[in-house]
Amino acid sequence: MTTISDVARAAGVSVATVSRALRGLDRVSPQTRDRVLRAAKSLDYMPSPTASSLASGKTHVVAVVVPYVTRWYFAHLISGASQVLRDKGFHVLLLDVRDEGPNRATLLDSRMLFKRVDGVLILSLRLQQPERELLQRLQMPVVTVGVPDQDWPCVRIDDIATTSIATEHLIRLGHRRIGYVGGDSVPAMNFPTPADRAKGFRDTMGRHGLDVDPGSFVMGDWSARSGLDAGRELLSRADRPTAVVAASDELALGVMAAARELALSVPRDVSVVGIDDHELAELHGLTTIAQPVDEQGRMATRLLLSTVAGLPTGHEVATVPVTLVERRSTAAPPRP
Amino acid sequence: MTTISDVARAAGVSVATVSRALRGLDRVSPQTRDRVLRAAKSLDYMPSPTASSLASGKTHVVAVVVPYVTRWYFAHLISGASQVLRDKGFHVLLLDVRDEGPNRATLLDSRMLFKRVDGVLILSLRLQQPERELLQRLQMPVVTVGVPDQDWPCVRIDDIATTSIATEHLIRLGHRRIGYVGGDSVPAMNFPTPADRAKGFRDTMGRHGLDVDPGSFVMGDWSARSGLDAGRELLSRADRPTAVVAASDELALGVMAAARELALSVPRDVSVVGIDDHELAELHGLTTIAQPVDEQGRMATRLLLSTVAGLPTGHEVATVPVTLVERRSTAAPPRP
DNA sequence: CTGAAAGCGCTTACAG
DNA sequence: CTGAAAGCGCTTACAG
Repeated sequence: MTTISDVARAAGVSVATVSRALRGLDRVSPQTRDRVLRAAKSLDYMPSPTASSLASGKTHVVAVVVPYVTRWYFAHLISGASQVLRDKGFHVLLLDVRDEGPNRATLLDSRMLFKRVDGVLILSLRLQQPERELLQRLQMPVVTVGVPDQDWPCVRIDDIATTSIATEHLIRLGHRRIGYVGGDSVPAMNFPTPADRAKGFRDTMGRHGLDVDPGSFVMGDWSARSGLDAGRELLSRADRPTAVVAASDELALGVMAAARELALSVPRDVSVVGIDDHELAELHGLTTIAQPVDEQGRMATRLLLSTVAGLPTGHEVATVPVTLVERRSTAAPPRP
Repeated sequence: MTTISDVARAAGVSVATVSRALRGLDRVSPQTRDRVLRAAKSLDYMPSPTASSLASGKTHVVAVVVPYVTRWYFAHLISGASQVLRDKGFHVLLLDVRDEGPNRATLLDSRMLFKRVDGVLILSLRLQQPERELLQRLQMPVVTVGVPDQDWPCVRIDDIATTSIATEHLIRLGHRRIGYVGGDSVPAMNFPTPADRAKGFRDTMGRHGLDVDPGSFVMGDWSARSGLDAGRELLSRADRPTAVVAASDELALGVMAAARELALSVPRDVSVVGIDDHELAELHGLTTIAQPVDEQGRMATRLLLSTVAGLPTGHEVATVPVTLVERRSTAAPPRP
């Protein structure tokens, strides 16, 4: 292994000068720099990242903390984030904390972060108090995605507005009896997304003077499987809704599958609208509210890196716009 | 920041002893160990990973190299790998190299690996010669997944056998005119999977004396979208097949969507079988050949860690079994 | 513009 | 069982 001293010797300068020349710092004469670069190249020199981290305190690594790598939303956030990190010369430390709900144990601990990363990206995760304190104590630059935070900046969509757009779309088509899949009636600890999306639905219905039948408001955990279960329940009722708002595309695909099972035609018998614009939404002609997930990952990462670089930061919330994508799963309600 | 010296001072011993006591090495008296642990705890001491890496040469980090984080197969491999790494006290450095096909630039370079990780997991990726040499030069422990390798161990399924099982299933049901979606007729450089799956299909058809109509053999890039396109082409032919083998569930879902568009009923008019057992396969009643992806990630990681720990390793190939999961998308062919 | 030297915070032979 | 000391390979004031 060739070290910085080998390069210094070969170039006939001190290690300090090699260090400066290689990192492109000023106060090095062009000739010297050239000699150093030449020597480094001919020796195939590669600085030891652990040595420079120890000396400088910087790691050029960012932790990306996520509850489920396999879910569509998280995979795309990771993808966007890793793209800009790579471009900026940072590495991705993936912290897959497998969230187990609000009562999970504290999953982020200091051995994952201390002296290991320069910053932390928290992807739509409920932080526990001890984790919050840990991050503060380590003075770690942090940016969150999805869930606005009291302490750090956040990039997200407006969940209330999003379901509102979906609901308005159905109402505009003439629907009055509309079901909802994906609700959490009470806000989970620190995790407002399900409740916000449900609220967007309820509020919009209310604004139009429409009832929300409690029976047409079904839980789900964002998976297609639970969408299927919810859809079966919802669509086999005597007074079944003429349309359904689902809190995610995967839920919506489940609802559509339930409709097929029950020999109901979409959109003739029932309209379905989702949220996300999942790859499979197009395939199934699912009308949805598209959100730019990769882009949220990229934005959050840029924000984080500017904090890491020392720029001041508050806890501002960047809300990115969503768009209605009309496809074949929504239409006017059937004539009674 | 409290360091090892603070702990040594508080415990009244040398830093060497603290180091040994904290890492659980032998040759430390129980009383001393106890004093050290007590001191460390009361000072809330946390060793600096970069300092110990520099001194020991070990990082306790493993690189997971993947071409696409967002695809089902890769996300699940990552998930399985990160699970066992976490359990064993290792960290995951995610290297998202965004594979651009056989002619991509060299994407793994030494600054990603040198002195940064203890081992590398290569997930179904074509390695280029320079990358291969880099890994050799760094004497990096390596395990690959999906693609057998000349130099390192591999965990994978038998791709030829997998499509063979799918094809046999259809033949057993009475199908004779069977189409295939997902083929690459020539093996892509270093990436035999598509060709192997196609071969499994062709060989099986041949064994049963059945023709493979070139027109019923359609390309696809494993995405649902390309499955839709392939399905449209295949199923709108005059002599359309009575059944289709798709090289992945996402492709198969695309084919099923194409069938719906063409008002063909699955399985009455056409049977469809996929590979993977994707979450959405169940939802759509898709018959498939299930492969345990998380488990392959776990197995590969265990193998890698044993190499990292110094156990000898060759380039053996571990082939994990697949299973036919019969659902509602396959049945006997329609009566002529 | 350049160098000598201290320091980052550990681990690891080597003695005893 | 324990300690003194060298060493891992850089960066960073501090001088000049």
